[in-house]
Amino acid sequence: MKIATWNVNSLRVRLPQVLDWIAAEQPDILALQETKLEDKNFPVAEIEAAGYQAIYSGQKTYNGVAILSRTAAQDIVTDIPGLDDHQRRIIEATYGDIRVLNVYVPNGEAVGSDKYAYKLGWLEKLTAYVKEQLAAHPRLVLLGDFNIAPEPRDVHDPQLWENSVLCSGPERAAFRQLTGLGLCDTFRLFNQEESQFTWWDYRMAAFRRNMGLRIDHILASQELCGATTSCQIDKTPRKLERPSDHTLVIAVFGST
DNA sequence: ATGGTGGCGCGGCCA
Repeated sequence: MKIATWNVNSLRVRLPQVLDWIAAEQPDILALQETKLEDKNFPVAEIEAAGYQAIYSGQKTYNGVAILSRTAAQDIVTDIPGLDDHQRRIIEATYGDIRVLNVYVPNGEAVGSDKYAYKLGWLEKLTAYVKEQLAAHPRLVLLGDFNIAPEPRDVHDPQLWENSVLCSGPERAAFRQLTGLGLCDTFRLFNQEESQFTWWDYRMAAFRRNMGLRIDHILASQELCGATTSCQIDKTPRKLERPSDHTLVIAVFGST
């Protein structure tokens, strides 16, 4: 089972890149964030012509998540129970015997801002929900744009970013709360290097200078953790003309 | 350098 995540920063703009990528890589599942599309405008025909099915929860201008898949989605959820949130940030479904939860965690803007408080509250609700989901679904993948660089080695300049949004203590503590439920960071099962990033600011030629952060993640439940055969960052789409500011993470899970 | 770039949508917000 090959599962990938990609914050596309507008599916309307990035659709040709998405179609090219799935044709080349043939994933079983591709989780998308920041589709920025209302559901009535989702490019269903193009996705189906490529041999994929789609589920989606979108809104105009901001946010929006989707999952493309080879097989049909079952038991679809688009809201965290008990969280009254009009922002479209989660979509979850079962594919075969794997539960997939795709998240677009709030950015948080700046430490101490209203959006930062919203982010921490949102993560608390997510964590409680993931705990429930893990109990019900031992084979769970939680993936997406977490907007958190878990450790200093996930940041191009840890001192510059220290205590900034995406790197602050409370955000990293929230990430540890999630992994503490029994989820592994699949990328770190295989790669312990510094300077392995998934997002680079559009400004200041950040990609060319590799000034990035690792904020997109694929977390797996203990049962799947042992079945993970690879997890890699695919930087090729970030090199294209008119790229998203994020690139893909791809994990492969074998049978257990 | 308190900027810079990109998406949405056409002014200002968000990342």
